[in-house]
Parts: sequence; C-alpha cells; structure tokens
Amino acid sequence: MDFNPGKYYNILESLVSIFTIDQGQVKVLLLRKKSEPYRGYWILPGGIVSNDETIEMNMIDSIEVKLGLKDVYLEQCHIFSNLDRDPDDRIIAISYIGLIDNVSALFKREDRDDIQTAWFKIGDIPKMAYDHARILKKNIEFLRKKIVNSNVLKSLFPSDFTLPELQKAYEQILNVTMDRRNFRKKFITLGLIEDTGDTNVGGNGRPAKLYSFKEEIKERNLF
Amino acid sequence: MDFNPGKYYNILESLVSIFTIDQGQVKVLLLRKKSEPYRGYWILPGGIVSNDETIEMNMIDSIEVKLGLKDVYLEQCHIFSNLDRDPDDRIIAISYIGLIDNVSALFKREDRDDIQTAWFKIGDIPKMAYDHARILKKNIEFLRKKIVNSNVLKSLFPSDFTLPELQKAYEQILNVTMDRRNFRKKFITLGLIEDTGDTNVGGNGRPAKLYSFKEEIKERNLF
DNA sequence: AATTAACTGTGTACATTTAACACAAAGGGG
DNA sequence: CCCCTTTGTGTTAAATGTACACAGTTAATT
Repeated sequence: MDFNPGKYYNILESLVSIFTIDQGQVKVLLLRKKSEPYRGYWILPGGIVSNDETIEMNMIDSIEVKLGLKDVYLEQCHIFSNLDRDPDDRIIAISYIGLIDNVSALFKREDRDDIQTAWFKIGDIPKMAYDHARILKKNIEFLRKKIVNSNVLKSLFPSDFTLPELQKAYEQILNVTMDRRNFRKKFITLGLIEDTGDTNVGGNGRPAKLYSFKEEIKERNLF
Repeated sequence: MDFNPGKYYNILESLVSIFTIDQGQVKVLLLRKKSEPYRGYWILPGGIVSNDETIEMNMIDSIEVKLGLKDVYLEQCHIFSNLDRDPDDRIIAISYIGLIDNVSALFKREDRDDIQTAWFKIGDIPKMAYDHARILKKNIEFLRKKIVNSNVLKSLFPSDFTLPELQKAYEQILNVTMDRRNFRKKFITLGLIEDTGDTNVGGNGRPAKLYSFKEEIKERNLF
C-alpha cells in the first residue's frame, strides 16, 4: 500500500430503516431534507462514520441524537458503494434495518427546525433523495427474509401482543394474506410464544388473548 | 459535517473467502503472510479500497491481480468495524464469499516470492492472522445459509457434474449427511437440474449420470 | 332482553412434503 | 464368473402444510 494522500480515504455513512407498528400498520421512519439538493425529498436517517467508532456505535449514536430513540434492534443489511450515489461526494453507504416497539417509538424527539421526521406505511413511501429509495427497498427485502427465518419481530412486539396483531404485521411485510387458524397453530406448535393469561380490551369483537415471545431472538425457519 | 481533517476518513479493505471443489473436497483459498506481524499465519485475500472504485471492482481486481483468477461468483457478506481488528491501523473490513469452479480454479497464478497461496479444506483451517479466522467463520456460515436458499452452488458445478458430487459438497458445507435417494429426488422434482445424457468415466462403481443446472442463480428454498 | 355485527378461538379432514428404507443396475478387478 | 464398489430407482409411513366451518365473547342496536 502506497501513501498517495487521500487515495485510500473513504467516507462512510450509516443509513437505517427503522420499522415499527403504529396502529396496526408497519411503518418506517424517514427524515425530510431541508436543504438543496433534493430539498423536500425524504431520506433515511444515519450519520457519517468517524474513524474512532464502529459503524454500529455510529448508528446507535445517530439514532439517539437525531431521533431520540433508544433500544432499537439493529441488523446490518448491505453496503452500497457505486460511484454515482451522490453526484458531489464519494460516500459509501452501510445500511441497517432497525426495529422498535410502538411504546419505545413514542419517545421519538419532537421535530425541530432542522429535523423533520415522519412514519410512513411501507407500502406508501414518499419521494426519496439520492438512492435512498433503492436502499429502503433492499432493506425491506432483507426484513422480509428475516421474519421468515427468525423470531426477529419480537422486537416489534416486546410483550402482550395479540395473534391477529402479529399476523397483520407478517401479512404487511410479506405482502400476503394468511389463514388465521394456521398462523396461530404455527406459532404455538413451534413453541415460540406463550399465553400470558390476559386478554386485551377495547376491541370490537371478542377480546383477543395476549401472548409474549418465549425465546430470545435467534434464527429459525418459521415459514 | 465539519471538516476536522481526517476524522471522517476511513480505510476499507475487502476480504474474500473463495471456495472451490478440489477432488471432491470443499476448499477455501488462503494467503500466507510473509512479513510481521503474524508472519507465517494465513489471511484472506483482499485489497485496500480506493475512493475511485466500488468495493466490488476492488474485489474483482484484487482477485485477478493477486490470484490470477477470473469469473469468481461474488456475494457481499458482512462488515467488520471493531476498533481492535488491527492493533496498528483502523481498517474496516468488508467480507465477500467467492465461488469458482474447479476448472477456472486451475488458472490460479503460481506462487511468487511475495505471494504464497494454498487451498484448505473448510474443516481444516490453519492458524490465521488478525480476526480473519472469525471472518472466515462468518463467511462459511453465510455460505451455509446461501446454499439452502438458492442454487448458488451452480458456480462450483458449471456443467456435467454428478449428483453424488453435488451431494458431497452440500454435506461438507452443511456438515450433515443426507440420504442419496431423497437428495436426488429433491433436485429433480424441483426442476433445478437436467440430465445431460452422458455418464462420467473412471469411477469405482457404476458410472454416474452427468447433470447440469437448468436455471441461472436465484433465491429459492431448497431444504 | 334479544338480536346483530365484528372479531377471536378451536378442531378436523385432506393434500403435500419429508424421512426412512431395500433392492436392482453397471462397471472394474480378480 | 463372482465379488466389490458405487450409482440409480420406487415404496411406505410420518410429519407438515392447507383448506375449511362453527362456536365464543364483546359492543352496539333494536
């Protein structure tokens, strides 16, 4: 390796698609760009990685400082290094998916002058800056594979969820419909969840039983 | 983003675990370190990423220049950014898996004074420098998932392979044994391979039929 | 109080897939 | 010609997935 100054110096940004369940809808958190270029377009939150921190550390910091969110479940997804990502600079993007339950999501910081955020349904994404639409798409694809190969959705449903709620999340992410009875059978016979003994309140019909995930998050074929 | 010089400048290296089939054995290509630190230990091949190339370009170049190999099937695996990876420098590693068929693998460049390479059985890895053992392990784990979710092993068996050969590759990578008849049935009923009409020669028992993969590489649940 | 609407919980029969298993076929070597 | 080795094929039982109908619980309506 020679020392041609700069040649081997790269700028890295971390980008995250944070998902949550809001009113039964799977949503992703986006940030509105306040300045040119792409003013008014939406972007994935993230930060520039310093050379004295890990990418994960940077990700956690960015999420906490800019969004006010803590305890986001993170998983590395993909690196984007095409030269034309940003017309001005050469920046390599490292994308993550993040999962946060609806209660923790309430602590999201209020919008300020310089930061405006919003949750969008994953089927209804606004116009996005740079190649962020592509990155988000890849991240959703990643999440899709993840939820059929692990109980990772535990992070969206930390405790006391109903099976119809869980099923709706699966249906939205996988973009399919499932049979209620078979869905229930699957999760119970796989031993993934347990009945808490309680039922929920305020629904429209018969109250649903409340469940919680038994095991920690780990890989396991579900579907 | 401020312009504190250097703060946001990162050094990236690409590292690849190139797999092939050699005499029925799944092997990975390693490079022997000729200088301190870790002299004599083995490392994954790779290169430092310049800021005028994509990581993939760098990977392809490194493989061609240092190893003399072309047409390696590549797939991104994981990023390692811990601060203690290398005691001297802060280098972020981006790992890939590479697959190359046994014929193309023959074109590997001869060893020179500064580069010594060798193929190692994946169950019999030598002592490795830095965190490369960990990275290789993660890459093998990645390959493992990959072969049950896609026909990616097509890159190791470009044409005219026998089913027992293919099965042995699966068994080594997954570290299991499988039933011959069920294995055959699986690949045939899934429509993944087709009979070429020929049989191989020089074996010990009954000559095996030769097959070839029908489809291009794509994701699909096999096991 | 009875009825209706909306939603949840449970069981059962059928189809499909996986898993286990035994024997015949083809070549090489004595 | 027999023996050894390895490959190719079919069949059966078990497990899993799929489709489907009805009963339970609550709130709203009459």
